[in-house]
Amino acid sequence: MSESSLGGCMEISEKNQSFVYHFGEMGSKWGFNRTVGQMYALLVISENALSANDLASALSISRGNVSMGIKELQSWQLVQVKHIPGDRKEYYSAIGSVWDMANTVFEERRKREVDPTLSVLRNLLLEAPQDESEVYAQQRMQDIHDLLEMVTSWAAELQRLSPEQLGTLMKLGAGVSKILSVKQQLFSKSKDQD
Amino acid sequence: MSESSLGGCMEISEKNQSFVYHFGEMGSKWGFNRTVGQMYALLVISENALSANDLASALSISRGNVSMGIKELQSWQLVQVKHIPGDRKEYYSAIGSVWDMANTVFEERRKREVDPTLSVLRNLLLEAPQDESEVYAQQRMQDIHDLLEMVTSWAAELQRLSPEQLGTLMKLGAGVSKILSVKQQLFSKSKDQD
DNA sequence: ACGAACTTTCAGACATTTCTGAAAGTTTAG
DNA sequence: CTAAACTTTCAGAAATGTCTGAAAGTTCGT
Repeated sequence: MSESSLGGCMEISEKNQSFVYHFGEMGSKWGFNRTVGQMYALLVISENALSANDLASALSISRGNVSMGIKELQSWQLVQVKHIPGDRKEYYSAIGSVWDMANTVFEERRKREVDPTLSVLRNLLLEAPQDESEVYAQQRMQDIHDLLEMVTSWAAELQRLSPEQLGTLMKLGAGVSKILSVKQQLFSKSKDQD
Repeated sequence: MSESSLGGCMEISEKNQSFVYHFGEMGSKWGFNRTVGQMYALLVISENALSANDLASALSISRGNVSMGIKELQSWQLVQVKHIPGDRKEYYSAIGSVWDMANTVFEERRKREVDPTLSVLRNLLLEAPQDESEVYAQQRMQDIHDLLEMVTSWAAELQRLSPEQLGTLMKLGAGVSKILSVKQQLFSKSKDQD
């Protein structure tokens, strides 16, 4: 049994402390609450998996709170459970690389925020406008719908690229517009077919 | 004076109602609260600028609440004030196209969420790690830092493109990886210079 | 089947955010 | 300057969100 799994100690260095706190604040702007953000931050910077008690004592929060937080993080697919042979506790650690995390967070946010919005918009756009003001309103809704669809499919596309390709694309930076014009020249014959 | 500016009436059609409500809920996940989201949604789908009283009566919220909400939307640079000659009231309308809105929201969120995080990370990365566990922690922080910087500069790049170029890029979809490989062939001599 | 070691749940305490409405502030016309 | 027509502010009420800790649930070894 690791000594850190007994309640009340499990300290974090001052530096890691401020990282964890900052991500607590940020996390609360990203769909989960402060303590969930802190738990995740702590898991990310911890090389070894931590038990629920470790988390509770490191962050000075209740055991119950940790349990709810873990559940939330699991629903975001951000943590995994590990079992250590001969130890009955569950140990948690952050899933994957930073790229994987970013992917997961974007994916989840899309599912939770963009998809329902698209669905609402599609329903509203199916019905014919009843009067002048609804014509204008529907145009704006159509704009938003088109934008969201475009961004969604583009994001799906990016997720299909390998991390290396993504890196290349991103490092391209200012080069994007050059590439675009090259593309136009190469494929200009197919310009009206999307 | 428009008839809709007298308190208590200013109704929205059922369809627009559900758009406005949905965006209220969504808005609250995007950094502003429910009523601010509703106010913005209503402004977006309204062809004519609305007075504060119009907003209050359409959404059944207090006049004071509208005042605060408008202030918030202005800090996000999402609404503009219009004056109608011979009318002392202020009228508000949503700024720009849907693309502009999306740009603005991303930009603001970057300023409020990503930039402070980058700054915290940079400070933490300046100091040398004190022990084994801090070495690992700093590596993770470095990963996050690099990712955020890359995404930030890429986003800045995208903002510099014209809406048409953006459209081309997005419609490219599955073609991105092909273009990337073409690019590699064309410019492979400059591969380690970014 | 029992108890030890753990995890989950949830009612209610506590904390934070949002909203209202009355009062104070501002601007303009006369 | 004054009154009318508006806007802003802000104290406290209402609503919402979070956390704790005790109790209930689960799992495993014997």
